[in-house]
Amino acid sequence: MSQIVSLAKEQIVNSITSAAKKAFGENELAPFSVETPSNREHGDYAANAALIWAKSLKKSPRDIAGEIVNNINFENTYIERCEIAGPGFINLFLSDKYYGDILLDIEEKGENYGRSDYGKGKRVVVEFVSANPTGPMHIGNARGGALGDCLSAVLDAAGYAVEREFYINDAGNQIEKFGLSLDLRYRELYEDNIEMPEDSYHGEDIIAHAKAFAEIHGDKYINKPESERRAALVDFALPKNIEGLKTDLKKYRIEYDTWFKESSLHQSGETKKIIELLVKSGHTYESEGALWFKATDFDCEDFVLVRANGVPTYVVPDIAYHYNKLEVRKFDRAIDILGADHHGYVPRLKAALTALNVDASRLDAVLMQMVRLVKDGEVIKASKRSGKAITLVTLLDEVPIDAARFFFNLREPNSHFDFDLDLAVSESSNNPVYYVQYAYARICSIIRNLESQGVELSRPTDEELSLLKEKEERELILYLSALTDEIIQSAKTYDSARITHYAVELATKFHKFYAVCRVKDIDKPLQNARAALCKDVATVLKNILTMLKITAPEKM
RNA sequence: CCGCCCGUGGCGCAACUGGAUAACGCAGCAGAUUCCGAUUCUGGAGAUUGGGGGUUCAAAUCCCUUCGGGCGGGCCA
Repeated sequence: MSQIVSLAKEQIVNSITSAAKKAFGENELAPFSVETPSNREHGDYAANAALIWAKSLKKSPRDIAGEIVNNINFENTYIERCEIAGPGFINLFLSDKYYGDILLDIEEKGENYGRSDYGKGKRVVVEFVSANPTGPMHIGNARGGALGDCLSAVLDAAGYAVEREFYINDAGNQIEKFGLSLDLRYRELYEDNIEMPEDSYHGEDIIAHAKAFAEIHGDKYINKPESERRAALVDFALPKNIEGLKTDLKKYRIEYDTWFKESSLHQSGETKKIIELLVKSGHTYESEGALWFKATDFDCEDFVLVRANGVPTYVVPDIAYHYNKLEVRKFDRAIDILGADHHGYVPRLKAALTALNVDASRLDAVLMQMVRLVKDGEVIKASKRSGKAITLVTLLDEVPIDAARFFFNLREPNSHFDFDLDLAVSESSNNPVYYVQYAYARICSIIRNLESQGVELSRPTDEELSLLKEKEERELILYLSALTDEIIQSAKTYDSARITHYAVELATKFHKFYAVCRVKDIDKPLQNARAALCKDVATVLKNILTMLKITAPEKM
């Protein structure tokens, strides 16, 4: 929380608590909350202490509130006065100095305003996108990318040591399938009557890889053993695909600290070790030749670890991977951004980790629902040109990256989302990104205008700041003060949509302020204070846009 | 059959995680302004928060139940 805000709330809590002690003695009283009421008539902050204590003190809330107010002392605090309202709330009104100090605080902290040490430097790894390297990324990956990247930024701002990670599934069944598909496409170039099985990859990219491979090696692999040929094709195509994922994501402004390969878990023997550890834990059994994990010990359905043919199922490397994150690399917490279709698998992972003596609550999964693309009011399922599902790259051809990143962070992950393509490209105030960027550009322009008029803007004094008394001004300042807490809430709930909502709301409050309060051609002291307010709004808007990795244009 | 998630004005959505009269934006109605940046503002209308029970000072929020939608429950990933 911003120091000023937390200081004021602390003062409120202390005043009320000591008043209560005076009135009711040294009883142990339950903690209460200080919140900003939805209706501004109810003061700057409201405390629900009297309501909470009604039961233990055996008095009516309003009587308790009355006695608290009689014994309360506001000396040397930001609190100016208080009143009792409704069922027993204590509404508190803060001094001019409080509002002024908030603005000075923002000016002082600048690009660091909004940051806090809430996370205490705990190490968090956020894994997101993790698309199969066997083909291009789809729309779901676009949402996961924007959500994961922004959530990482939010956690960072809330004081966590964050690392972004991409898990590359470069082993297992889908790689087999990838090899098979490449192989058939390659042979197709030299042989007749090649049929692609139903469950192989049919994409254009596979054909392109096969052709590129043939241009280098010609037909010299045709007569080699199938396994050797497939391996050569995979070794050729997979690094290219991974490189492609990197460049596409970079275009989307996402850069990872770590690209973690599944194959490294097999090479290091960690996958094997996990099976041994699970067997040792006593939570496994054999049935029909397969090795099962007895997840019913952990309130979850049993599942197979190693098939009867000796090949581990996909869960094993996944368990090993999460074990690696939490126990080998010792992250305090691991966060996975997953499609909602994976929800059934999270409890299994947690059950296995518990069996391995890892505190499973250190793993959190953020599940995100499907995205639909909407154009002209209709859902579009495939690209008109190719007829295939729309990829991340084609989406970014259609809409600005700013819009894509903002839009995907507009709804909480766990809700279905229709992405309105028309709105995303539109340059009107209906488009939230545009609206927010416009507010920022407008402030920059106001400041430029003032400067070109020869107005000298200085650090405002307390007297100047106390002139900001209009309802719109007060509301705007109070909203600015809420940023730090908003970021912390967002980090707590893994919901980055709070941040975009905050940005839109701030832009709205700024426009409302600006409609009522002139900044140009007014008295010097008031002008200086209002200009400072404008600048602080710009600072906050910019800090948010930077977190979202969205441009903050000074002119539009 | 079992499990998870979601149901909020016509539409899109919010509600500080249990707080005061359920906020905001489109669309629609009435008006003002057309002046620092493309406008913006004011007023009114529209909601039994899917339905029904319960918990308590207080429920959109928690519990039970029911209806509707999405997704899972493979020796697929």
